[in-house]
Amino acid sequence: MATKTATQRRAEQRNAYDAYLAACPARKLLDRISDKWVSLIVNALASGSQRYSDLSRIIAGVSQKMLTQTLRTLERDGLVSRSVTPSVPVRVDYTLTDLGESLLPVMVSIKAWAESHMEQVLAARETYDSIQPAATEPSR
Amino acid sequence: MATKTATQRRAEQRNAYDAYLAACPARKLLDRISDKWVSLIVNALASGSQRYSDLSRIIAGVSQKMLTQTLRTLERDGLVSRSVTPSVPVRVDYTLTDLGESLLPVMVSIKAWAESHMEQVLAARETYDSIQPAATEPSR
DNA sequence: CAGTATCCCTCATGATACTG
DNA sequence: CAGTATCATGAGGGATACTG
Repeated sequence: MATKTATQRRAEQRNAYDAYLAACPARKLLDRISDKWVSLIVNALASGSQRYSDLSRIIAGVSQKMLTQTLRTLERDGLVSRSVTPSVPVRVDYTLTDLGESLLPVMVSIKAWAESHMEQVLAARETYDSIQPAATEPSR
Repeated sequence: MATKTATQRRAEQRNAYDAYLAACPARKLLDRISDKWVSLIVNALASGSQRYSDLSRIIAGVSQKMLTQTLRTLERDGLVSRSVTPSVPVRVDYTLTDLGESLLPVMVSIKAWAESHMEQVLAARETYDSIQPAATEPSR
């Protein structure tokens, strides 16, 4: 038992790989924009700044927690800016920064692929499911 | 008690919005490619087909379960093809389909943004953290 | 209005063990 | 070699309640 167990070795590999991934810029970005709320918020702000309450109305399904939390990380990353107007009831506006706006073309390219190829994906999925009915999804 | 509670109304909004999102191609795509293993596998296959065991070696940290599961969904979506060679020990190769390859430019555009802007994001993050030290992360 | 703080619970992932 | 099946866990997200 002097040698490491397979489990230990795998754990080490995992850690090493995780470290590698943590250093990869593309992965970091993907981790961000893949967030459900991030993409929705960026989209909502694409046409101009919005107030907190407007955002929560536009993005109908979001909880206060997630909206605030997501806006915070976006602000922290310099993608949106937050401006407070200390009127009687406070007013807070969120706007895309230049950095945030530079992200829009990327979103567009994703959207473009989706709109031109997603049908093929759906078709492939149906074919696959019709051939192997019980494989992935029983019957539903 | 005739009127719906705020909770109920929010739940309805959530459902309606979820349904709306479920129909959005761009979101579906994002849900796919944002998957940690999806992007890694697509990348590993970008340069050519690979065997199952090769993939598990290249993508060092992946568990058998996730590798298999991810490959299945990719196959189901028509993004990779799976070919079995019934030799003595079975041999299975995975390759990007044309559809899968068409995804590469999108990945590239994501990677490009990441490589040219991620530094700014990191810088913004540090600034933010130095101004509000105890806000998001205590001290670490 | 624009949050913060708390509890709670689900679901995705990983470890483990077994197979054609 | 290339999987499948089962179980355990923990972290993300929602509901709820409170505040400047």
